[in-house]
Amino acid sequence: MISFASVLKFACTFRSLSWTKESPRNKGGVVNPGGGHVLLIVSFSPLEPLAESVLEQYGFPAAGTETRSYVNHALSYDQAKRVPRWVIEHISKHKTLGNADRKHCKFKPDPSIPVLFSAANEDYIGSGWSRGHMAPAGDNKFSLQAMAETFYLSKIVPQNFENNAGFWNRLEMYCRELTERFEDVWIVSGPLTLPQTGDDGNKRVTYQVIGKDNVAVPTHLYKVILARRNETSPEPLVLGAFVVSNDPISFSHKLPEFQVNIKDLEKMSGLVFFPHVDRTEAVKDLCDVDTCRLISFEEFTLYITARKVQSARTLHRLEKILSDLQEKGIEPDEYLMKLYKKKEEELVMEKPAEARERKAG
DNA sequence: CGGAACCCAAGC
DNA sequence: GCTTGGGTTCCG
Repeated sequence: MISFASVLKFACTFRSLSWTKESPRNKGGVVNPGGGHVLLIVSFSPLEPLAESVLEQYGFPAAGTETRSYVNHALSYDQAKRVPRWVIEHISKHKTLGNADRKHCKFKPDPSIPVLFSAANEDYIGSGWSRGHMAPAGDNKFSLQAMAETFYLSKIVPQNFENNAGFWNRLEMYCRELTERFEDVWIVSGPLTLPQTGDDGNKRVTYQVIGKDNVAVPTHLYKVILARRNETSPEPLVLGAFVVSNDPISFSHKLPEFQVNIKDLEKMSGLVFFPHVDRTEAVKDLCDVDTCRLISFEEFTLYITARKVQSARTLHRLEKILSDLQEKGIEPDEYLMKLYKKKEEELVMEKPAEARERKAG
């Protein structure tokens, strides 16, 4: 349908009134220093109908969902919920190796997010929810800046403490483990607020909000994993999608319990994942090609105990770490005992130096 | 690895 | 005085 007026003219007459040089109302405003009358004649070509141009004259609402890029991540932000909609990262073996240490990082508002739409640390502290990375710090040991950027609150969601330190943490470990078998791994993570059926049989979306900024607490978290064996391999890409409730999840639960069809997740989230992947071609299921096995309670406990041993500062603390482990009914393996003996020697050696340091300070 | 809470010196 | 940043210590 062609518009009824492909060429339209109108004229307006202004008296000088307040339209002075000192107070132009906007950059398109009429400046009429001489006073008197102003004649405006505006023509529109058929390709630029008046309706469209006028409609957009003062701009369309800005949702702030545009993609934001960082050293090793990109994200789309939800300005109303104060959490990301999605965060994408690419990891490879070398990125997970390095010396970047999270002790040098701090959670802080993303400087690129307008304050009006940003979460603050105070929203989380004392809220009963932890600050959960949608881009793991541990995936970015190759670059302190990349790691520091994962602590921006634009990539953080309110997450159950036990879920964050437990099941979700082990899922992130599994993703890193994938880089041992796949040269390139892309991961999209984000929050969901899913509808739940109430006692009356009706479905509703309800979620808690925390802090003065009303940061939305997700009911669930999702993770989509795309893995490529190597750049030249003829082997099809490998894809897996998972949805995990934002609650404590015990070791008895296995990862495949949380796998979902990618299309179902897309319907839930309103997002299309990896749109450049041709799904008419063979794309394999991650859990068919790989293990989809998270580390066990014993493996997990030995791992975090090893980390604790390496960060011990006193012999007393070192001994307690080991006794706590045995209290859980787990015997240290050879690797852990090797770390233990090494740390023990270090602390015995450093003890005099440490005393001198304290005296000097 | 994933977190929180605490202390203390530096700086305004 | 107060806040801020860095470091330490604690837990799962």
